[in-house]
Amino acid sequence: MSTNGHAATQSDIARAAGVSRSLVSLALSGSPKVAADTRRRIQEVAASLGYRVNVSASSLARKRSTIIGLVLPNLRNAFFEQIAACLGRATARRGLTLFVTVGSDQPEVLHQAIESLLGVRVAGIVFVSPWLPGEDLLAIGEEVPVCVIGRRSPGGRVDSVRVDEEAAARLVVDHLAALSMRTICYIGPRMTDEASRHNRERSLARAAEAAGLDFEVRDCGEDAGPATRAALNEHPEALGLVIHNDVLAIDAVPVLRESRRTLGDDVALTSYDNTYLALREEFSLTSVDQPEDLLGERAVDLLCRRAGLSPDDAQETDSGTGARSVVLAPELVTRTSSLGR
Amino acid sequence: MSTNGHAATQSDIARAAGVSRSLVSLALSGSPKVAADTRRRIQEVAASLGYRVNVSASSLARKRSTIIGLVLPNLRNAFFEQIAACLGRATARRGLTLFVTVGSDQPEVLHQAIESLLGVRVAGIVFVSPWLPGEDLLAIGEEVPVCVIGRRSPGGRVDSVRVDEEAAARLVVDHLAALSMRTICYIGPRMTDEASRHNRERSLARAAEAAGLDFEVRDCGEDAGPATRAALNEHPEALGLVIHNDVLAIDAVPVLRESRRTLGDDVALTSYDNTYLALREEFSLTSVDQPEDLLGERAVDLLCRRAGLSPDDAQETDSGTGARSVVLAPELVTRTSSLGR
DNA sequence: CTGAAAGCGCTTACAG
DNA sequence: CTGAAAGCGCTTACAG
Repeated sequence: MSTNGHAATQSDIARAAGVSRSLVSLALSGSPKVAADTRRRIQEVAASLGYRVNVSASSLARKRSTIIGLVLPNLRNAFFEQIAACLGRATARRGLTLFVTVGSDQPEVLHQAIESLLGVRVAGIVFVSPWLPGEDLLAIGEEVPVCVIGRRSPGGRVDSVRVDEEAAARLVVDHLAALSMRTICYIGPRMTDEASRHNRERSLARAAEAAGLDFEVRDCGEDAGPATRAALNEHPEALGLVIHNDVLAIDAVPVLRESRRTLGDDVALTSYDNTYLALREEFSLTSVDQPEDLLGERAVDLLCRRAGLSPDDAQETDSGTGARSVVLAPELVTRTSSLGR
Repeated sequence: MSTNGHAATQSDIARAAGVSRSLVSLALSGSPKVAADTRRRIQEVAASLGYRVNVSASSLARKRSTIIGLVLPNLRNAFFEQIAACLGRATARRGLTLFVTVGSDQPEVLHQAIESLLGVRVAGIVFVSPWLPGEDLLAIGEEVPVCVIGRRSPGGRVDSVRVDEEAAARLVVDHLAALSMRTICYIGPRMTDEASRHNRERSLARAAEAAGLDFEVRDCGEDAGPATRAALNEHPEALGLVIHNDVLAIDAVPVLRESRRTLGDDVALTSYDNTYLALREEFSLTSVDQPEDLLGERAVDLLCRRAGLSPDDAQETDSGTGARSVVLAPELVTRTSSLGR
């Protein structure tokens, strides 16, 4: 493709097409001020030269980036993959590019990743279930549009999109109550994901109380097996297990199996996220579904408005506005783990 | 932080410090041509202004990017997370930034992601186990330094870093042979990951032959359970199961359990990748470990040489050179799944 | 409809 | 050790 030394530039195109550089720029960016056939000729030359716009130069000149940063806490949860995919689609649809940096439990690594994002002057950052302290989010929100998914807004300029945790808890608890469970036992991760964990725990506690069920909590580490075993031992019957997410819940399945208790009768298992793990024949988990598509769509929406990247009819930028929150309704998908076979 | 409207620039610093813009640039980039206290003063002013270099502008001016793109096939395998983390460290160590784009099974999405990377003029791209046709990789390799991990180089300028698949197969087969298994059954994914699958299959076949064992192959979809069940039914004893990776192998564990055959005696299970799943108490899989740290380190190494980003003593760029390959030794970590309890 | 010119933020020879 | 100047690739008023 490249005729000479390196990647073709607009100057190369201009020279080859015998027009000015500015005309090339206008034609390529689809400005209506360029004659149709002029544009076509320029586009052909560009294509023949293997031209590809230099995004850095472009955003430098137009003082507006088209890159959105996504910060995931880790890759150990299929939910994150789905969210990433949905965000990828939502951004692509708007001509934006999504770059993901994989967070870490180590604060230094995370901050380094965020620095990188700020360094390239991204148009905005979306954080999925960040364990960052609220103040950190607030501070970042002062520098660049920020939206958190799956967590409450800490205020400031930080927008939030999440599922209604209270509603989810009611769905779960009511389902288990309808199955005649007497006790709800929530098993959540000890260290990671503090914020979401506490939130979930509180909501479940409230829902259990409202439904007149006993409620207890157990911690687990990377493996939810031991905690599950302990819960089963202590509650000989009618136990409704609620595990923080699918990834952890699959540890409980073999334990349940070996306990030889009657699934759907004296014990039922539910979890959150409804990822591909929940679908697997061997697991078949009842799980709270989060509408990733919508979550992603709304997150990008909020970001764009704040960044002034909205559809052109947008009268003004929202950049000055305070935090906005979008709360979506969850859905419970019931499967073998709570219904027996 | 920001005094006026927006993010501080070097001009702001120059003005505030009463020096020229070029001096600011030199001081900030740590040039030795700047007096120590001048530099310090400038750095202080920069810090007080909350200055952060504009990476786009910087790489535009120096005609050299510090961003490395990583293309993962998906996020459904913990191995990918580990590789991403290792690459993140390897790049950070060199002052480079890693941006990952999550591939997809849909070619359009993948190509779009690659376009984005090329659009920001990344210094190089590393692909992990890409399912892309060799020609596509070759073509991308003509535009930018490329390194593939976990796959043979297609030639051209595409470098490769991978584990010795033949050696891995021998480790697995010899281990199973030592346990007196008579048949090796390899279960691999049907659609995805073609290249790596065929490679693995062939290597195992050869190793089995060398060891004088029977060898057979079974396909599976997203769930390796059914294929495992079929294999168990057809081979009443001394069956050595080799599953393509940990993610799939965990499906086999419950099947094995329900088959009630004697683990480590008449059936043994091994897999690849040795991720956190293999460690889980409930699974405890014997698995082939890939040295992610080394893989990542070497990949970044190759990329930097090709991009002319090597340590300053580097005499020349390797950009013109043909494909290089680094082949690393795998290791087999034995656990319950092949040893019984 | 088209071109000349200035500028985005930063870097890098080149003179002092 | 420091500054003036040109340029990276692109965009955008501003004149024609």
